[in-house]
Amino acid sequence: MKKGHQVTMKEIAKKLGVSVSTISRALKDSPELHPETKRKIVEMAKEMNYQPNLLAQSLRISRTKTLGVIVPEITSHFFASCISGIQDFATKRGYNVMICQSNEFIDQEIANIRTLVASQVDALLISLSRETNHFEHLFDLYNREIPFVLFDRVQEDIPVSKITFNDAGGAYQVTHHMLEQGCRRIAYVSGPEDLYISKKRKEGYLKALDEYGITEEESIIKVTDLTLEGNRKVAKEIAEMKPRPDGVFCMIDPVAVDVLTYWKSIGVKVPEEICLAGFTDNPTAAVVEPPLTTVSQPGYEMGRLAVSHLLDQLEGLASDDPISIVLETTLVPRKSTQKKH
Amino acid sequence: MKKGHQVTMKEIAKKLGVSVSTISRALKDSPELHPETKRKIVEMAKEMNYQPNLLAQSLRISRTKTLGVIVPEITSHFFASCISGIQDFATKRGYNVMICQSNEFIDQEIANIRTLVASQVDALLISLSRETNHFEHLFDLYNREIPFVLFDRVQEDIPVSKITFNDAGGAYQVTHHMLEQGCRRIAYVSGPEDLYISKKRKEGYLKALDEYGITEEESIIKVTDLTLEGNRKVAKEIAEMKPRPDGVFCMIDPVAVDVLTYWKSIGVKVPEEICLAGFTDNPTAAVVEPPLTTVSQPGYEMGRLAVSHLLDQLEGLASDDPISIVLETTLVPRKSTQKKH
DNA sequence: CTGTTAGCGCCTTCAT
DNA sequence: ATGAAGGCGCTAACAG
Repeated sequence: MKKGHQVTMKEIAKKLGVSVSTISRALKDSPELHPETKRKIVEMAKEMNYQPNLLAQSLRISRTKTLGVIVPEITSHFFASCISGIQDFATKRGYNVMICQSNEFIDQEIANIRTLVASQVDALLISLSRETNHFEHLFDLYNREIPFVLFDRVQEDIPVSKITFNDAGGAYQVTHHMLEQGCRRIAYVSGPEDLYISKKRKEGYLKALDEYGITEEESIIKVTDLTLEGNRKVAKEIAEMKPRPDGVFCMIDPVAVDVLTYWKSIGVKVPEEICLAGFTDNPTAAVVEPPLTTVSQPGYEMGRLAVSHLLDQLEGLASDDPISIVLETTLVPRKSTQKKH
Repeated sequence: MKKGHQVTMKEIAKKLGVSVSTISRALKDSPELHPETKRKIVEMAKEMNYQPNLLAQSLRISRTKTLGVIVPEITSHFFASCISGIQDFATKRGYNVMICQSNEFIDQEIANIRTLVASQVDALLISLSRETNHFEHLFDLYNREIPFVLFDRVQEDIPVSKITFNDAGGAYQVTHHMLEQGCRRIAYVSGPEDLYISKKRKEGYLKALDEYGITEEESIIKVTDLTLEGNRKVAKEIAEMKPRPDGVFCMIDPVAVDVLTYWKSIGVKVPEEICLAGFTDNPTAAVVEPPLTTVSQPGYEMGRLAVSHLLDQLEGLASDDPISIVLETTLVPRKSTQKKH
């Protein structure tokens, strides 16, 4: 299939017997043009259905007004929300967006960066893959002075702006809430331990315990690989503990949902026998039975802030010095932690 | 913030004291080059971290190897899956993807098309907004010979390839299943009536009823505007009917979930008092209590097929004649329709 | 007020 | 085996 021909300025120029620059000027509404000529040109352009070729423009001015976005997974509701926020606000400021997913692989992340850079995006917004444990590709971007920001899944040592949630704070909120509900022995189900969020959420969890004079108990801090099997395995281990913890805080909602489902299948009652909480406030959290207590993270807002700050820097409205924006989370208490009535 | 300078062929040429054309040839591994020169150039390019400027290339060959995608909502799990499929397979064939969302507004859909076309995408994949009730913008694309396909939310009169699900078939499957479970008076909750899927799913619903010798009963075919309030209103109406239907088939899962939640709040028991089914197999459908019978639509697969066919046409591997690909859906029976044991 | 020229980065004749 | 020239579509500096 051949793509149909697009009308160019040259063609309008020929048809009207004027030079290409005149066309260019008319279409930019330059003041130094004879009004009549301008009128004719604009009219003809419309009639011929002229559309400027952004490619050519971009090549000339060495700016594409396009941003690259890399997320681990588009199908995650949270990242989809971020993208939505980025998209909406980029559009508002006249920027396009190219979106890539790393599928949680560092190799794809690197490949994505290559393509986006080759496509001459003006800047990047990146959320790191789960696998990303070395950062040459990011330092490389930095050294080549390609502006970028990190959001949600960040790496602290890279000197660029970062937009994150107060993960420790959120974990503190939810743990504190469970303690208030009467829990006294709360397990923590962590994701892979080198993940930023695993660490941060553990921090908040421990802080809340500490405030209640409860010391860390290593045997009830579990690690899952985030697969269904891994999550069920942890659920089983906790269910079989004697004595059993009276509450469980899972690092992310999907883990909590898997745990809940498994417990239901073996007859462990939530919240009567054990409280359960997650993190992120996925759509599923609200509809499981019992509804899951969790911590909401406004993804759309994160996207909005990330892109707004990036564009401010790009357009000189904000200083180039990297800043760190920390968004607060909100506790969403639901039935799964409701011990009192 | 200023973007760092990108190395160009010109610079390599200067450094090595050869012409730009030689660089170009070396980098394309042209055979008519002195091996030693070639080696030197490739080495230097690597050392200088040269990256070809896709923009310039595209301008030259009038092809960007970029596809535009327009979906109603990125945050919908189904569309996110489609995007994921499109993305993965476009990448495999060396194409980039620019994604836009219409947010279900026709104006944004039109604006998205404009931007993508201006950005010189080679082709488009479009899923129409809910609002889209006139189609000049699509006929315009067609007339300008810009290749595109429609997927999921399509318009039948436009002579381009379309990828859809067998919506009528899926609705038939689920209605038939409810009949087999013993339901004899099944209500249908439709979305806005001019939506393609509203119509198609009603078709399948009626066909299944017909096969059981049950005639259409207008009073139990309800229409919702798909908002929470609308869905609850319908749920209330059905709950208050005397006699009450013994089954309800909702056009999409979110409606069914809202209905279920409302019924729970007023003590209507599913499936004991009334069966309930949805359509799409959203993640939420599996985790509500009781788990929701639904029809699964493989979004990733739809994306894969859509982009593969489009690229086949684009690259002359498939005929330009529009075709219609219809994907079959799969019934996912769950507890919400389980009358027998 | 308008045309000519040059150049963004790349590639492809054509000439040597 | 290599260089020079021209052009993709557009804009901006310069020259009338």
